[in-house]
Amino acid sequence: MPRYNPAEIEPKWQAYWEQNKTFRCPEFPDPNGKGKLYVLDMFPYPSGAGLHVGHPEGYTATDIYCRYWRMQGKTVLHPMGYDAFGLPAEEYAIRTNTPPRQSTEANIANFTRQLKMLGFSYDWDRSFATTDVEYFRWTQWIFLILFDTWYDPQDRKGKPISQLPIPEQVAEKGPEAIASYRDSYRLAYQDDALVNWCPALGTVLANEEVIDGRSERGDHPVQRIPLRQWMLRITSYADRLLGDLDLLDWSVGIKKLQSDWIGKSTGAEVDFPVATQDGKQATGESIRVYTTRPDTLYGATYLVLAPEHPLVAKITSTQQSDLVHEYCKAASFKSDRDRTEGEKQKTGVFTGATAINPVTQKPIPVWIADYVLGNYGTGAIMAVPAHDTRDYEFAIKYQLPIVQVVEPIEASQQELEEIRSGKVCFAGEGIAIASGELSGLKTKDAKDKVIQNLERLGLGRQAVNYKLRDWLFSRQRFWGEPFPILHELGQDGKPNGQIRAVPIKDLPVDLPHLEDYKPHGRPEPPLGKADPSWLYVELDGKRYRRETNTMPQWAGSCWYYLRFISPKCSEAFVDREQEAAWMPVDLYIGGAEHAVLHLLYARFWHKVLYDRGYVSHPEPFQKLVNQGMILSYAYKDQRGALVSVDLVQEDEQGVTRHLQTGEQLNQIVAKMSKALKNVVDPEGVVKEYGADALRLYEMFMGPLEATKPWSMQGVNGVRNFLDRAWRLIVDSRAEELRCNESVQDIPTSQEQDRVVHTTIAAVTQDIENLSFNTAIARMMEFVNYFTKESVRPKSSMECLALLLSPFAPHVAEELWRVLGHQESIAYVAWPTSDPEKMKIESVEIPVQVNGKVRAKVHMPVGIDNEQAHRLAMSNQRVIEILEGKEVLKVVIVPGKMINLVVKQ
RNA sequence: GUCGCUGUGGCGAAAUGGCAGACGCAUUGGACUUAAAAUCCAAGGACCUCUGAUAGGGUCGUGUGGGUUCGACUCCCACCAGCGACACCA
Repeated sequence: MPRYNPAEIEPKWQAYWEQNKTFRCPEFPDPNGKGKLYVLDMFPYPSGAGLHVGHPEGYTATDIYCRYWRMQGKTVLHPMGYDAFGLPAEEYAIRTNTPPRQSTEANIANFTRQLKMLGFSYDWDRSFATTDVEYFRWTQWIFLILFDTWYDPQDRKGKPISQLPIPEQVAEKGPEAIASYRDSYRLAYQDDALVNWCPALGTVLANEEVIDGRSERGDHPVQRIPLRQWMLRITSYADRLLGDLDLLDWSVGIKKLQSDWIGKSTGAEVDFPVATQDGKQATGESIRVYTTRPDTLYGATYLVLAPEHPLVAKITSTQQSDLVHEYCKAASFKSDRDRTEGEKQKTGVFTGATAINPVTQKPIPVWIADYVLGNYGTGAIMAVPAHDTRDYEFAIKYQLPIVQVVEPIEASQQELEEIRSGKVCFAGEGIAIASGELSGLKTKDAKDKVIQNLERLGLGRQAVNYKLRDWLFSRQRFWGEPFPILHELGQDGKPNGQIRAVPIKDLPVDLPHLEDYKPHGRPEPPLGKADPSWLYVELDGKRYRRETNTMPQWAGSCWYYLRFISPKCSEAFVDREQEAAWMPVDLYIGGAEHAVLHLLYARFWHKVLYDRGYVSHPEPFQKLVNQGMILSYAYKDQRGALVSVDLVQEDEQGVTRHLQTGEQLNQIVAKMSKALKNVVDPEGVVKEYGADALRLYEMFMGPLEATKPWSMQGVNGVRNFLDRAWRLIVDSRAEELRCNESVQDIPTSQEQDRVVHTTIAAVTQDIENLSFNTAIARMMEFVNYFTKESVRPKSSMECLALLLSPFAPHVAEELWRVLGHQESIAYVAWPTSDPEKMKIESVEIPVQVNGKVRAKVHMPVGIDNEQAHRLAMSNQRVIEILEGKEVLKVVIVPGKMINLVVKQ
């Protein structure tokens, strides 16, 4: 085998690693090693399409990092598994009437085969899927922990429900009252949430599947109906999820995405008493609003309630009642998204009621409008049209009064006049005016003062709000984890409202076999059709019906990183000591599409487990890196029709043409998609160029975090480099595998030493910084240099094999063997660089005149500034340029450059 | 609309205050060969200029305009374009 033939050596080494369990990770980090390293990839959803080239990008990056640190002596935990519950498998099941488990298992087998083809150093013995019964048994167990936990705001901590103090009034009413009191505090609770129900399709739709109140598919009307749902009280943890971002080594961009999603705002709640229609007499009701600008209270000229606000029905006058009723009904058909999306004209209706502004004592009208959301703040706002653009738009449309109460600090005369006359809305901060005792105060001081005043009068208080909502955790689907919850049945055989957890010893609750997965026209989960032997349970003499909702796809991915630590543990979800030894995850790499939801949900579960003493760190993922998206070129012909990439050819001028017609094509860069006919299949790349070339190209394309386009010619380029590296060491003319005759066991020359050691230093640095593209460039320089050397010291060639091994492990193993070693290269010590050997004797220093390079002067390294200056000044070219000019200043950067500043 | 990221040769990119374009692709020239492929060696930002020809020299050049600095791809301000996320959260 004289020539480099990846098709032969790659499967050979993959089999070797598998047979020798080369990458088996011990239960505990080696106490004599250099510490532990837990490196995690975001595990994939095993779709029927197999891997795409985006997967190996992050996987190769983590693999290089792991292989490097193993050679540095760390014990590395590097697992892989599958996130396999979810919709595509279920839809496939509905279409083909086969159990989803069947297609899921086939897809997992295919993914595993493809991943192994790429030579990743996973400990495959730790692999599992979220759909494994032994895995979701513990997902259910964690759900029961959430169910058993309430959040104590005093201690800012989740505690067992048994520790929840029961008020006396509740205790007096008996055990059922206590039970429902507890239920209302659990982190996992049931609520009537509004869902998008489409009667024509017979299913509940996600928000993004609803457009203008109609279903995306089929254009059928969609209704917002309340449906009993499981919710997780993530909002209790909002403040800690926000604050603990400080502990993490994540990019500022991702932290900001998370903190914006949590959306903390501070302001005040203010109570507006409702007046009767003559505007004088208070009715006893009051409307509580939330505002971040309490300093503008004097400018509040009307109130707006969300259509679903509970007071709407109570305060609406008889004249307005028809209009209001109609408006509320229309709003109920819109999703939150529809109500808040786009540049839509605001709409609203007057309720006929008025309220009293508590500081001005003036009556102001109460409106309802769907731009006010029922589930944020108090569901009601005070409108200050002079200082809020939304209120301003609304006020202009319905001719409501605009009263200016803040004056900008810096503004032109014209701007001031426009604000004063109500032609323009000013939403910034400034100085309060026409606001009683607040007048003259800066916005911030005015806020503090008005809150103080309101608190004293009992009319308002400081308040904090979050955009983050509680997590709607149930789905009316088959292919998800069943909830381990039982609903007690009354005498009539119907649920009586009491619920209980399935006893831990009875876990897991497996999915039943269903004959039919199709929707049935009622908003009830498919599990309701399960055989009664599954659906009904008798326990302690009572009859129960199982919960038939299932958990969303996020559930399994919320804690998989813990299970990898002790995947076979049957006593607990994770072995306690092993957890303490391996956590937290030191490096987590995955796509930015999970920046918010997955990472927030997983952090939330982790914090609950932490509060309950099951894990040892407050945060799961210490360092997070998002790989960039890989795009691909796509081609359109003159009419704009898409042309499949395999029908495209480039002519000598670099113009892309249709392979058959010769028509000139336009090139665009876009996401890979079947529609654009520009998908690159990694398995095909492996067959043509080898896994090492694929790995190398994925890293050489550009920085890990950048978005970058795929180019097959680029793959060819790195393959060429591997060929060159091969020929550098191997005698490619020989029949059998043996060293190139220029490789000799001789000492390195001084210059060779310098190349070797600078390369070691650069590659080491670059790997630690995840700067793989430049590390590969350094190795290319190394190969270019030694290709020109007629005698190549064996030690230098061994060094190349070692440096290359994290990137292109198959070829590195083979070269290591050719160089006479019997053991695998995977645990050979990483080479160290000697700064002494990197030293050079003289450097060429650029001499600048007024910032422009005019000459280059050779100087010994370590020369002092005075001598350097003298050398520069004695250079012939410098003398010419300085002829008749006065040197004003000399800037010397030792070893870098000299700049002479002269008078022009 | 708001926020974020990115703008550097024909292309992917490197350099993050100190010689812009490392490394690779594509291109061109040469060596080897009867020839081709493969391989090896070399050239290469644009424009101008000197010369018989080389060597040499100059001006411009990192999206645009300004600023800071002896010196800016790099730092600051404003703007433009592309991509992505969020989008009436009071």
